[in-house]
Amino acid sequence: MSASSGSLETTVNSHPPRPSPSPPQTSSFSFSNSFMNTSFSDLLASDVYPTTTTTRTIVGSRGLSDRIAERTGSGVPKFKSIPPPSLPISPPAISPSSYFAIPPGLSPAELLDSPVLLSSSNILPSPTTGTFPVHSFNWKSNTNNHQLGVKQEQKNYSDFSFQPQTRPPKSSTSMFDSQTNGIPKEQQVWGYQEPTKQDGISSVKTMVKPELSSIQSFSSEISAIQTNTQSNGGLQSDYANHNQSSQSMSERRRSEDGYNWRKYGQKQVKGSENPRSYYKCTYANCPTKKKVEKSLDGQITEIVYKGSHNHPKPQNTRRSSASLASSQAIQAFNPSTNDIPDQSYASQGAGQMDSVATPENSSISIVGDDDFEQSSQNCKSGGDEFDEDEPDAKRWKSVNETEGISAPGSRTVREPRVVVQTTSDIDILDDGYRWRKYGQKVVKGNPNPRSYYKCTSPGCPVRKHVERASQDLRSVITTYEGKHNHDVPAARGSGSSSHSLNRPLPNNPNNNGAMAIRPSAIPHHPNNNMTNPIRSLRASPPFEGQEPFTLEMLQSPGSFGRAAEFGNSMGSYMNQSQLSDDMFSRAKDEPRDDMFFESLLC
DNA sequence: GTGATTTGACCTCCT
DNA sequence: AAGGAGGTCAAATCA
Repeated sequence: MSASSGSLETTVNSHPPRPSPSPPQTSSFSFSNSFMNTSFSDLLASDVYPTTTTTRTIVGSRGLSDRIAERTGSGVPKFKSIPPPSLPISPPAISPSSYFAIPPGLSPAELLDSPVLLSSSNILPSPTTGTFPVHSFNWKSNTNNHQLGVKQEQKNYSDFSFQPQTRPPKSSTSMFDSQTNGIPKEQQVWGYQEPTKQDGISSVKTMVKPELSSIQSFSSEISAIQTNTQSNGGLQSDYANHNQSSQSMSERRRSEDGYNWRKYGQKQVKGSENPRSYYKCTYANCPTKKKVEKSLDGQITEIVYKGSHNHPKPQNTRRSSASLASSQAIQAFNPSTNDIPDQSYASQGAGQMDSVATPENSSISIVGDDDFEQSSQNCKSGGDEFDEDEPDAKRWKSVNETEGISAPGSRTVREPRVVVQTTSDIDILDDGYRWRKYGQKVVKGNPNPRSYYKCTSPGCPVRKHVERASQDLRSVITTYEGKHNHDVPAARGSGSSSHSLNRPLPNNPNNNGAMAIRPSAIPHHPNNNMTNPIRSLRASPPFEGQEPFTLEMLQSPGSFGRAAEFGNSMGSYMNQSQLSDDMFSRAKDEPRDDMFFESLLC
């Protein structure tokens, strides 16, 4: 599709298009009743964006943000599906109460940073509401993981789980002990911001297509790389070096995500100087594919996964030195097992079936055009805002992702544009921009509510909506519309100084660090807050400047929801007053949206 | 000789 | 209905 400003991009757990990635920043954050409701922009340190590429950015001498910024001028909207890899979900046998127990020395913020996985698909929080059973929390990985997973593409993110039991409480820094690169722990932490994914990888799709405003998806590879680079000073060149010099052919064949891929095509995509390569999983009958865009200098700028692996990750965990370098970060995520982080961090033990997501799991949620229209009409007052979305929505097709992928030689079946990511995908929530929720509704064909958000930047037409796949609760579909006509907003009230401590190389343009998320309260309709068990919260001051809040956590609806719930449970940590202030102040700005929102509630 | 990558052509979808 | 764009195929090429 042409990149026209009106096109929508749909990514699952993908980040919204944004010029620059946001590094993890702040410890403060707020929870909104719906995971999407909360804007993380606040969390993000303003300075971060400008100077550093988002974690999503994978590697590259230039940060994505830079590239994105270059392209910002033209944002072409288009759909981009980022399917998350399948991730295994390991249900924690931990009592709910245990989830909330905060280990000594571990701040709530840290906990939040850590990746959260749903133990079971059934427990997935609503993408829109962020609500979910408390017991679903599996505190296993630490915050860093999240960062890695920005886009695990797919499902990998869901893998993140916290398991307090298996993992002794550690301070954020201690968490990275397993990974020692001689890098300051703090830096390491940041490096890990990017979640990874899938197996190992966090695939983050970080990228965003500048022109499109795209979506950012993190590939595990990217995240791993990023992590590595960040930890090492955030030099993207590191990655390139690894890639180019260290890996043998076979080694290269296996990407950091732990799966084996075969390249089956490459082409120049319009609007981007970067060639796009197409890869298929070499495993027999595995429908998983991925698209990788690399800059001219060989840096990965974007990775998009499609489909879910229907098989365990190759057991050979041995990696080339180059791979190891990039994967170290990942390993750090799962110190207890020493396994390469897989899609599912929950899974432990060698040869685990990573979270291989079965096709079913990766099913795509489909939104029927008609449905969308119908629903829009049903609640009419909402009016125009939905109308605008409608055209795009029509483009959505409901397709089983697995089915959607045509078998070799078969072209009859097209791949669905919308890819479902499992909860492992954490990049859903935070894209660094500030979003204001202006509506929510249930569309036909999917019992899960779809929340609608609008960029709060004046004059910015970008909107997004998020919903959990009806068939796969672990999957969340985030669709972006439009392109940001501005840079990523600086985090409000965030002490840049505090960020500087946590963020690696904040001023380094090359820094691709994972975005730190600083959740900010998004203005919600008062009613919404009232009805939703999970309230928007803004991180209390004490948290600011503390451990970075990983984006991944927040990004994935599930993660966010969990985080939100977590935060909720930890009421003492939350400063609701701030939140409410923020909310109302913003609400004032756009009454129309509020009205719309109300109409949606009808 | 095997397997992966390259690359032009083809197919399908969207505008 | 036509053109454009993205995605895939498959022969050629490379390692």
